[in-house]
Amino acid sequence: MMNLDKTLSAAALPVHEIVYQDLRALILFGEFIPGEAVTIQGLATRLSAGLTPVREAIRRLTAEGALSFNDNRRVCVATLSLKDLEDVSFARQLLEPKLIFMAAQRITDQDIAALITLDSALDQAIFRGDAPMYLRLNYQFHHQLYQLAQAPILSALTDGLWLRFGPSLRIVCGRLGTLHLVDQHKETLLALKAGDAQAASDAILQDVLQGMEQIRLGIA
Amino acid sequence: MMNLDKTLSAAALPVHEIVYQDLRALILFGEFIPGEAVTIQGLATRLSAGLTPVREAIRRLTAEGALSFNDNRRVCVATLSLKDLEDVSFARQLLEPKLIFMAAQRITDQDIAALITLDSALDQAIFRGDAPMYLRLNYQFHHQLYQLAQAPILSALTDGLWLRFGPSLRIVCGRLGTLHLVDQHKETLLALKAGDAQAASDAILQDVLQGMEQIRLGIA
DNA sequence: CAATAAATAATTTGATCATATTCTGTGCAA
DNA sequence: TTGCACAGAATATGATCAAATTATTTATTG
Repeated sequence: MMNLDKTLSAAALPVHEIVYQDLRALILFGEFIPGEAVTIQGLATRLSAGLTPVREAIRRLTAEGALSFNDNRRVCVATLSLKDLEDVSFARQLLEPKLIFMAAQRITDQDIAALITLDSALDQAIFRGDAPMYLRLNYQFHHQLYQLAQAPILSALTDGLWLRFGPSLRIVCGRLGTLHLVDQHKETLLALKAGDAQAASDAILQDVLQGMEQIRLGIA
Repeated sequence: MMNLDKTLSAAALPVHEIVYQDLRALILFGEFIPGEAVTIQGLATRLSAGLTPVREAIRRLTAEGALSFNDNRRVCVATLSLKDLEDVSFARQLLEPKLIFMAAQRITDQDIAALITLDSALDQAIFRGDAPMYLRLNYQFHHQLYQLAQAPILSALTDGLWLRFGPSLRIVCGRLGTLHLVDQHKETLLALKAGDAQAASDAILQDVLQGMEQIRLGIA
């Protein structure tokens, strides 16, 4: 018999890949508490998967720093100390402007239009106080730009940093209602439209600094 | 019955951890050709392990960019294009001086003595034309410094970059006999002894640039 | 008949799971 | 405190199935 999944969906991904993506999203958008224990069995049940695929996904995310493998062989969600956050912040400040500079040199009007749509949805999520959606859209905004940079390795590095502070975003969520963010995305978009790579790069740096500061306030 | 390994060795690491370390070393020190196919069963046989631990190790190294997961679900050693190398080089230039700057502020005389010993062994390896040993010691020299920086996240990022160009080192090996390297480690060590963090940082930057250039020549 | 293409069989490899084993921490008893 | 048993969890293996690649055979065509 024919495999329906393969004809309907794009590719019929392996279970370990699906589990990875699901678990990644859970971590990335603050569904886990920093330090929270993660059991293989528990995840297998929660995500309706076998032990081996879950195991593989856990190893990947451990390699990326999202989970930590303890001496007792137990796995938990990584915690982010203030010192750690400084390091993440340092790395983002170096990498992200570079990526956006590169992206700005390749971006098309169509890409910009898509980003504007995304940013509008983001504004609405903030207005509605929809924290989970805000987190997803904010990540997507940055992620899109990384991809436009056409620099797989730098993108992977930068993308990976989000996993480090993902669990700490839970705190930001709580404060979302009281946030009065000056949206740096607008500045970025203006610079991109003007074709000014340096300005776009500078604007993103401000956004990064602001984002990191939010988290610093949260975990301090 | 009592587990002898546990009493004799320090920790009795899980097989998946051992396989990871072994495979990592193979990749890091040019034992694989870039693009070479890597099979789960092949590794299991080669490293005398079961399929599951090998699978886990492969996922970790894939997450770190050392291996690549193809559409056919097969795994191969990642290749490094010139563009990729530029990105790796860029990241190393940003991260490594920072790490060494931090390390310089914490380093003890004992640490310096250990590094000098390491560097001497490295010189001898070059003199003997012992390429595999040279690769190992050179990595160890840098790795030691990363650890002294006490910045786990930045260290992990920088350490991970070595996996990206590891397979390409095979080419550098072949040229080792004809290399007339000005050893930047000496400069670094002098700066560390003098307690001059900035100078140490600058010296390492030169070392990074030189190392990356060697690889560029190799894969060009 | 030779050469190429198509179909099919054989082999390799990956994915997943069920099961047995080992490890870790905890509570209980001496 | 020390030793021991037990429960929960991780570890590891091998079996089984599915997918993909390679090899082989067959068919077709010039």
